[in-house]
Amino acid sequence: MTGTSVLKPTKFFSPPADPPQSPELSLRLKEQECLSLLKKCKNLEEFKQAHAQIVKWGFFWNSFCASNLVVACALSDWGSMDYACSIFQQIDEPGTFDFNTMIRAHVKDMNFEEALFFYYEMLERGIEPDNFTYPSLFKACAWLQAQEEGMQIHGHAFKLGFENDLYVQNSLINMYGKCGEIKHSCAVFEQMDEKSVASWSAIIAAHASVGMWYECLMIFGNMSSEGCWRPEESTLVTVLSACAYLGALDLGKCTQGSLLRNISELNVIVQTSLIDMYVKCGCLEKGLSVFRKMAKRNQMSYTVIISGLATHGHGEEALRIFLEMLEEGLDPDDVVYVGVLSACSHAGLIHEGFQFFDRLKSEHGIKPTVQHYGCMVDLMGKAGMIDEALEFIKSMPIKPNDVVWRSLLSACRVHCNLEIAEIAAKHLFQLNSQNPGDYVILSNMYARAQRWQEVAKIRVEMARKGLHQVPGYSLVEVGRRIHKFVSQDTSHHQCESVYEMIHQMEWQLKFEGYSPDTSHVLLDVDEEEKRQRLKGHCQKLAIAFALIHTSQGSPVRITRNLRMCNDCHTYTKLISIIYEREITVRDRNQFHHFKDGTCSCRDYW
DNA sequence: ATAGGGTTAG
Repeated sequence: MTGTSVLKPTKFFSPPADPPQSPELSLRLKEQECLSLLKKCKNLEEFKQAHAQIVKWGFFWNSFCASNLVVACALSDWGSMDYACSIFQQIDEPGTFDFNTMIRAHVKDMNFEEALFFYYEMLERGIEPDNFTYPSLFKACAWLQAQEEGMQIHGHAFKLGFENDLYVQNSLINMYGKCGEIKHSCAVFEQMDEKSVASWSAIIAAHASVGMWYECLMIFGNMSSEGCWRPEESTLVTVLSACAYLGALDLGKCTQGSLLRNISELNVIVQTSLIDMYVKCGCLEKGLSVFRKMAKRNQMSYTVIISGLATHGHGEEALRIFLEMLEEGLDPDDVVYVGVLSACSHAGLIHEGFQFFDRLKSEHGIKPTVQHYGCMVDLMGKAGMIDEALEFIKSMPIKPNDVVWRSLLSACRVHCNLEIAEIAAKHLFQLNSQNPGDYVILSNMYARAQRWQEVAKIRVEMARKGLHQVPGYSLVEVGRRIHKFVSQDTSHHQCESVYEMIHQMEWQLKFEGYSPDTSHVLLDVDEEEKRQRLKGHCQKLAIAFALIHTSQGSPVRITRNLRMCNDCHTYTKLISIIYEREITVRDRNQFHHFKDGTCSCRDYW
């Protein structure tokens, strides 16, 4: 046992000033001494001294010691890449390990091109990469979004037989995910014999980064059932954002439970994503209560709650919280201001909107982005100030994008201004944004004006460009499952009972004086056909399904991809009285809380 | 003998 004590320095141990030349110390021990000297370094100065000492000992020419000099200098917190490079260049015959170190260090330094350069240098010199070489390279390709290069290097790794290395596979999943090639990520993932937590995290994050939220939740479910580890914080955060996008409240709540069980203290990121999940799932109160309990908040926490309040139509409260943020001494950034302006826009606070638009420039030195201009156009557009909005766009110092023109176009739709709608649409089509919705709005406006020729022209144009109208759908969560309904749905396995329920609801609604508002059914068909069409709107089907499958009095929450039509709005208000239910509908832009026959949007939308 | 993967929020 005493023989090893030299390896483990005690507090009495200090390296001798001169190398112990005594023959009883083996080469190994001298190397170990160099290593322990390097490990003690806490800054570049100490390292330089150690370097000099090792050179003095004549050990620089030992490849193990030279390699470790590079490792210490390149990979430590205090390291200097330049200095490490200069040492590397002095190495007589750098080997695989040395190149791996340089590659890894450059990736750590976010110098991805350089990392790849070292790889090619390595190949040129005929030095064989090993399985340790590749994960860093794929990380570099991931950051650079260099998909083709990544695929090529993937080919190399494959040829060398590292295809089945767990670390190589995990970094490949990530690389393809970051490049948006989700199919390749899946292919790697599915071929794996053995998966680690990192593999699952990588595949979930990959789906999240391309917005495949539903798949995120599916994979997370598989992970829980296949694996026996505790879910990690970062994975749960990704899952929470998937829940937020899908409006999957029950699963979101389960995720919160999992967090509370497994993680002792929730940090700002977790809390912020919790708030976002609650707010986007329609539970503003719960989001607020998490927000109120936070010990520490940052710009992002404020942004989620402010834009959350905005989409729920609580503009004044959003502005109050923004003032709290200023009082707390947090510097508002451009994204918070997007929330603030959208709060003004949703609540119809025209005057305040202009004030804050001014303040963000003058008081906080923020250069308004196209998003801020978009909010202002929205603000004016919603209030019916269509001409002013157009003038505002014309006066913009930056080029208006499709979002700006699109908000003008939808304002024109609401306020029936075909003349300016044509201008907005012209710009949208010029921008070539490929959004079928733009064509649909304009064509619907022509239809309202009975200008069927123009309607047909637009439809032809859409077909020519290969654009298809996005089908509207509504999601509703029942029993922790998300059910999807499209308009006139016949695919849901319980659609028969749903249509029966619709029929029953219709009867009750008639007693309340409901008559279908067919004015927005923009098909050239007869009244009866129009009424039938309205009946089958996806939101109504989803509500019917929820009424069947949830208990009396429990709230109904619906998430939809498009905005709702006037008829669905009126219909849902009445249903909230008749069936005594609170119904929350999240559309593209905002929330509608239906309760006792009124809607939180006060019909301002 | 030294080393590698996933990392989350507006």
